[in-house]
Amino acid sequence: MPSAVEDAAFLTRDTVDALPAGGLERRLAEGGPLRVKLGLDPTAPDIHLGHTVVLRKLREFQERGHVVVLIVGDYTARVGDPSGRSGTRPRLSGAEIDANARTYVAQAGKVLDVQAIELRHNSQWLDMAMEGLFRLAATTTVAQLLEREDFARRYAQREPISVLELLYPLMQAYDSVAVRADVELGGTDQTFNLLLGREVQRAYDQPQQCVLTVPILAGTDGERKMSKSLGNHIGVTEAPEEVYGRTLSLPDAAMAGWYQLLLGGGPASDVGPRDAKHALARALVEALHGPDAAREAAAHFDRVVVHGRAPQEIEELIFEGDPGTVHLPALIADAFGGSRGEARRLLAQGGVRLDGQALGPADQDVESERLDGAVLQAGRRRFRRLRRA
RNA sequence: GGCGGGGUUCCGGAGCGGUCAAACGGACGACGCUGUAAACGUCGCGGCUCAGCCUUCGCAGGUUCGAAUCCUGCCCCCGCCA
Repeated sequence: MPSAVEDAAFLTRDTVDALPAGGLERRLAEGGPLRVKLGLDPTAPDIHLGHTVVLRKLREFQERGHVVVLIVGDYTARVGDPSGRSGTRPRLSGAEIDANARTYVAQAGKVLDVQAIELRHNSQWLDMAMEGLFRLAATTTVAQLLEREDFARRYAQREPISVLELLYPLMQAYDSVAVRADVELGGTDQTFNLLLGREVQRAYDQPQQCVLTVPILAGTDGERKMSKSLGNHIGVTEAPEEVYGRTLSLPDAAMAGWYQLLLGGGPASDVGPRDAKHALARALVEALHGPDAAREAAAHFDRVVVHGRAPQEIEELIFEGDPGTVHLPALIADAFGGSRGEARRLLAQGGVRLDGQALGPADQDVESERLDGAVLQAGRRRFRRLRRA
């Protein structure tokens, strides 16, 4: 049985802050499982790699016998956390939130043992009577809330801040009260909200939670934080080839961070950047989809991207079987989506191939004989095998 | 309640009577290059029966040969003062 000191050292590894200093160690020394809280707002249908950083940390607690309390923010999602945002975010409809919430738990299972977690929805307690809100709102002053960096900045810039947004940190804090959290985890952008949880717990005469923050994972652009709205994310349910390829597109400089945060350690030091990145891509696919998928994704990448050949498996497209010619822009639009205009542009730019042979803007109509069984390719990555109806 | 600023193509954001399907940036797509789906470069990026035509600039009317640009009404958003 490891000591509380050792345990605390392990659990705070790779964290940015563990507050208050020594707090976690003291809690661990008391013995008994801790209630470790993480809130996830189902604002998008998918969890991405950025989320998995904190989920991994949560799993470490879980493996050491602590209770993971996963809070699906079905109620807070209706507000939208303004953390780090420059503007008010759009509110979602109840149906969207419910749909997202369902997939979240399944996706969290890629990292956590979801059988063992305590799953809660914060609508259970946040859908409260006005009187309850009064009590909560009375715990905190406007000045305290305006301490938060993004609020302070927006206020100074005379940008709008809705009262609803101001309420968000309070609701998250109240989650901690509702589940009697001993520890709350989050990214560094959550520091304010997490600490406010301590204040609010005190106001409700509860022991104050410890706060652990983990680094923010960079997106595939290597610059900004991974986020769905920035389009630089990799979802945990994305296809293996997609995960593999998009990982390879990560700038070399950001590789070390991904290794550290997603795999818990870097590659052997004698491995070159190319091999290191391939190893990273493979490890990530393996973690999400298993070893077979990882091997296939690597092979697919080598085949399609490196050697520019058609993939092993190609989706079929059935086209009209009339004899004569087929209007190519229409066929392309049909096969890959988009408008005919787009298809024409693709054609004009030399982006369309038939069985590997580039077509040009002159190829508007093609005999259906020639199309049957051929592989139609748009750009480097989209393929369809054509079949006559 | 008063004063002021706004609503433009996926996002941000120019335009302010014709030369506007509408600058620029981002996102996205193609091509080139490359260890890479990166970076960089070039091109493209409303729709169509595509040398032309059609539908767009909050909504509805109006002025004009001609309106994203001017006028009227309406809707919505934001800040300040009270």
